[in-house]
Amino acid sequence: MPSAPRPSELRYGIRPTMKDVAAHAGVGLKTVSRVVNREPGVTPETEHRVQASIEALGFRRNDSARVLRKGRTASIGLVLEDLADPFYGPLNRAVEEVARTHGALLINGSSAEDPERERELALALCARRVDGLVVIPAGDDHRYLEPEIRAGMATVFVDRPAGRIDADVVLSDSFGGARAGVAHLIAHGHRRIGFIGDHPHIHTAAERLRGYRAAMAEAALPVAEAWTAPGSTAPGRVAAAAEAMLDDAAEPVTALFAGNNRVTVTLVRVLAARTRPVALVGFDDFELADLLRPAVTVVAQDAAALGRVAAERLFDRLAGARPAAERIVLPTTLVPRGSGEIPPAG
Amino acid sequence: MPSAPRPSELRYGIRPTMKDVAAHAGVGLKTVSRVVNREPGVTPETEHRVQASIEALGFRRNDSARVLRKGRTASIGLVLEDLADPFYGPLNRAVEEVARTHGALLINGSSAEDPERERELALALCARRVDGLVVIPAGDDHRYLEPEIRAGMATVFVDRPAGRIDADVVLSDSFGGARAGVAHLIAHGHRRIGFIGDHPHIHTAAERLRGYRAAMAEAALPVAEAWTAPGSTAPGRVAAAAEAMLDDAAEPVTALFAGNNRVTVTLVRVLAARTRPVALVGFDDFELADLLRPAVTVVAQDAAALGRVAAERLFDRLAGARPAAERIVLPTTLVPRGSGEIPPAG
DNA sequence: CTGAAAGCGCTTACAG
DNA sequence: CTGAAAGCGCTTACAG
Repeated sequence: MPSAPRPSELRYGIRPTMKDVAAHAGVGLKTVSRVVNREPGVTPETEHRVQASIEALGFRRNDSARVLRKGRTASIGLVLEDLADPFYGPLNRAVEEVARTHGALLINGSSAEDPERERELALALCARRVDGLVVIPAGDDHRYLEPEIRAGMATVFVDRPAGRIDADVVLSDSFGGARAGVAHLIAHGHRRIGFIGDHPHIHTAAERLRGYRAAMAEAALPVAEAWTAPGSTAPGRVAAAAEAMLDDAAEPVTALFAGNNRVTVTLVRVLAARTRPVALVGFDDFELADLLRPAVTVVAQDAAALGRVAAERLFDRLAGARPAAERIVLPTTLVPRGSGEIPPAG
Repeated sequence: MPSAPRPSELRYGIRPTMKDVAAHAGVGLKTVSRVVNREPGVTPETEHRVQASIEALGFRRNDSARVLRKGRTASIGLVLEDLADPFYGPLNRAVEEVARTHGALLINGSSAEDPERERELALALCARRVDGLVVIPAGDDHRYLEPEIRAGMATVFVDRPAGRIDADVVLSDSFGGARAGVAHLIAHGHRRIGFIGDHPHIHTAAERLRGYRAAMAEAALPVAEAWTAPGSTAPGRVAAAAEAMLDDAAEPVTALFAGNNRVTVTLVRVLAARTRPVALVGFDDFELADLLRPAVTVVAQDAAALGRVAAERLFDRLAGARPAAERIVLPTTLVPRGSGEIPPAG
């Protein structure tokens, strides 16, 4: 720990610069720069003198200026949907860790699912000249980023594909995961299975619905119109959809597949209030799923891997790699815990 | 949406500058600056010509350079313990929202509970010249920030107090919350209550233990040595401590108070494996606490308010306010859900 | 209404 | 081994 600077030399609210240090030490600006950056070619004596001045004045290099000259900001931007959403926590952290190993800081922000806000944020990050951008898309038209990408902004999309532009994207296997989850229910004897998911204009939601249909088709099971309910994940909408499927007089479903974790949680609440047991498999894992009764069977995605792979791809590009834009799909894992193994009632 | 720039004028990987725009439009640099910043004193005709050049070249102002000249970076730093911890999600988001209303970006990172890493991150943010710093402390000695604060870096600590320096801090009422939670158990007839919390060198953990002792003392209840188990929150340690208290031959506890949400979750698992019902109150709310059986009674903190108040304090200082460093304590809320209202067995 | 010059705090490219 | 000059891309302060 350096000795505390003599108060007489410190001025409140004023930052000493390299120029100040140079004057204080009686050396040239460049010599201070050499010492600060541990460049060779400074006698130990000079170095010591400069170091003393640095401490006396409380100097800390202004990386913001450094970065302007160097051309790289050693920071990357991450646009996510909601900083407070537990699903994105591990993804966020994984991106941060990769950035850290590359000496870069992370600037991030929430789009709040608003395409316009996503655009503003992403462009603000471009204006700051972050070295690269990781985007979890809220909108479905990313042509606004084309000039930036052409100007050299490395960009990788995660969780959902980019819209109307050609760019790297890292996704979970929504189709395969949903298909496996629904096949699991079929394997446990269900023939009437309901699907409740997010708005179908969201890519992942559409893929999961497609996975549901594929599993049903592969088992030669018909799908009644009333069994699929894509739409808002608002609890009221989800609960009403579930009740309708479960209480249908002619063809009540005996099992439900939830398109994401918010839907799953709502369905757990709905089912807890009912007497007849209903099987449930949800897309996305969530904390404490194993502590519920029954414990909830899920199709788990690896959110941390999503972030890690995306960030690594970004830094590969920053290091000069110029592969064609690619779609990287990560596998999901079915985690049987109880709710998905309940046999059909009756 | 602006028309796409003519490809011939765009150069891959090269950013046009104001100088380029000025040359293209046949005007001076300052005129471009005026148009970009919407400053008055430009004829509509000139403005139009400049705007056309901006679009033709795909110019976007380099805010990184702007910021160097302006002196403020319009960004704030947030050092938290773990970007992936659900508890910090709402805090993170709240800080972001406040920053957003002030036109600032958020740079954040995890200390991973490592004081050295906290220090590196905080100082890296200072070197970037963020306008201010919000820190969730990992260490207990923050004197390393003294020169920065003296140089004008606005700094606010959250969730835990700063160590050995005088600075603003925003805290939840750990003492009062724990006292209320334990008093709640006492009110439901318990006389032998166990406390399992985090390491006592963590300020919040110590305060919660103090709250436990205060509630017991106020009810004139003795506290056996074996009933308090501060230490690691590792599930093994916590489970062992709980088993020991519950199985004590002479004075088994009939209720447990958990010092934070990680402890609570472990205790839920321990209690689920037992037959005799045991009352439980946990510090910190967590998702799905109401869906467990019994639903878990908690002392809830308002993590979003913690972040909001801290960030607002920071921006007040950035706006010129110079109040003395203050400790702001936010109230907690007891949320009875079932587990805390179980009467003593026998 | 418009623009040339200086400067923000560094690094780069050179010269001694 | 050391340092003066130019420049990164803007804004500020000023002059016309």
